Amino acid sequence: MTPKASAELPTPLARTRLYEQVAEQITTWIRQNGLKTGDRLPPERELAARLGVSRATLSQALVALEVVGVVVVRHGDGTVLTGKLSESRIVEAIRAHADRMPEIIDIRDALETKIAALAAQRRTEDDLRAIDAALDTMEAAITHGDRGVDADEQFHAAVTAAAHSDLLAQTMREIASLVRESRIESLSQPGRPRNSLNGHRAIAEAIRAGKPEAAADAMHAHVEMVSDVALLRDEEQ
Amino acid sequence: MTPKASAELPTPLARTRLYEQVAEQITTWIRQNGLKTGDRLPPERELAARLGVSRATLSQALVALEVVGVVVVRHGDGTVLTGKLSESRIVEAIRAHADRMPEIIDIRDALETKIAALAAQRRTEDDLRAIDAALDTMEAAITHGDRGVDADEQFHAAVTAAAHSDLLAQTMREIASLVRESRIESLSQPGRPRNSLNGHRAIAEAIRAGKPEAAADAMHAHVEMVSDVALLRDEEQ
DNA sequence: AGTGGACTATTGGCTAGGCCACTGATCCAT
DNA sequence: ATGGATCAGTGGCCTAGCCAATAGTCCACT
Repeated sequence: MTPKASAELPTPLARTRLYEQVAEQITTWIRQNGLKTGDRLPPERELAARLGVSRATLSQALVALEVVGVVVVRHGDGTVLTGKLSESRIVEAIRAHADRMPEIIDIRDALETKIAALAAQRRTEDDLRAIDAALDTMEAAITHGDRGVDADEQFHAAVTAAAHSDLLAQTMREIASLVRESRIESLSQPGRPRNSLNGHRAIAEAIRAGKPEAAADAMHAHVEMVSDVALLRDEEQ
Repeated sequence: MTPKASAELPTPLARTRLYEQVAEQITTWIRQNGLKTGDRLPPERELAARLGVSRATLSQALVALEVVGVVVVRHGDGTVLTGKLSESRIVEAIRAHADRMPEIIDIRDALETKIAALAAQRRTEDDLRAIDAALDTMEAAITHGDRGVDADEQFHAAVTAAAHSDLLAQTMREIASLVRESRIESLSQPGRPRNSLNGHRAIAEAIRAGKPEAAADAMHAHVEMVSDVALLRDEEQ
């Protein structure tokens, strides 16, 4: 095998299925024409022809849109729009990120505050070592001018592990991908990594000291800081 | 058109599309056979034959499952399961253990405390009405000597809805089955239903008053009460 | 040995064309 | 007016088939 260099080849080539493209075209079309709830899509035969795909493929696209809740297909009647799309045509642009950001902050605050408190009660020596290691990693990353995204993740993972609750840990894993997005955005703010590291230090201290409430407060403050960054980012757009 | 009177006829008859039934059958089949992440579904041709539907219909079902995130279909390779099914990995992780009650309490405390706080900030009039309705239902249930398990669930669901956070709501749904079990055990304690109702009233009051911290405290106290019962139960065993 | 190409079986992607079932409107007989 | 029949339009689903991607195997060439 070639020694290396394959690390950052373009992309694994995003293969999209035809129905996905079709669904995308349809939603775009809906938006462009300003269709509202209750409006109808053209008949399948016509729409399929216009899009240059078979009825079967169009049907798949409609199934996808139906599952997502954008349309409802009625036998013998037609395909009508639900409110799912037309509602937020304005917010559309921000959708992917800003939309979810507040919710991510909410759930992080809920879970991680509790996790910090539990960690302060249950942490073992090994847990503390892992937390310290994460702090060191982040310190090093920042010194090298890195944002320290991985180190940040590592720290929170270490704290989560220290809470010794499978349920909480599993739940954190479930939302990990969402959290990661917000993490990246937050740490991309100038000066944030350093700020974040200080927050981590405070949390670690409280956990080491075995003070649940202090740990919870520190974590809460930390998450709120991230929140501020996120909102700030929104305003910039 | 017929003038009226059709207002409360049984049901408009739930017409299900074939692909929905097929998707349902597949998920059921997955669960029954205990398939896990990474396992493969049979080839489309075979599966379609076995289910007695055409490949096109099966394909629609797979699109639906793909959109929901249960499977990922790979051209030329096959259809493989993702973790989305299996009753949510969260629940799965915990069922293995015997003493899961404490963990359930932990996560409920984390989530519901936050939810109560958010509900106090965001509740609408409709939310308050739903909460009141749940209180009334529980009152009635207790008066009739019932434990009020459903009403209890209804109350917490109403509060969750009032928090207006899809992510938190979804997470609560994920652990719903676990919470339900603990709920039943808790409410089976003599005098508990009444006690629980009082807790609910305090929570509802704080939410209506728009006091996030008070709501959080009330919820925390409520969850802790459940916790006591649970521990008590554990000792009995 | 190891590399790389060709081949092949398997599996999904998509199309074409067709028949059936449902819906709603129209029209007619009562 | 009411109720039934009819009909055009629309989605539901099927059959049959070819195309395209994948992964494994084998073999020739280095």
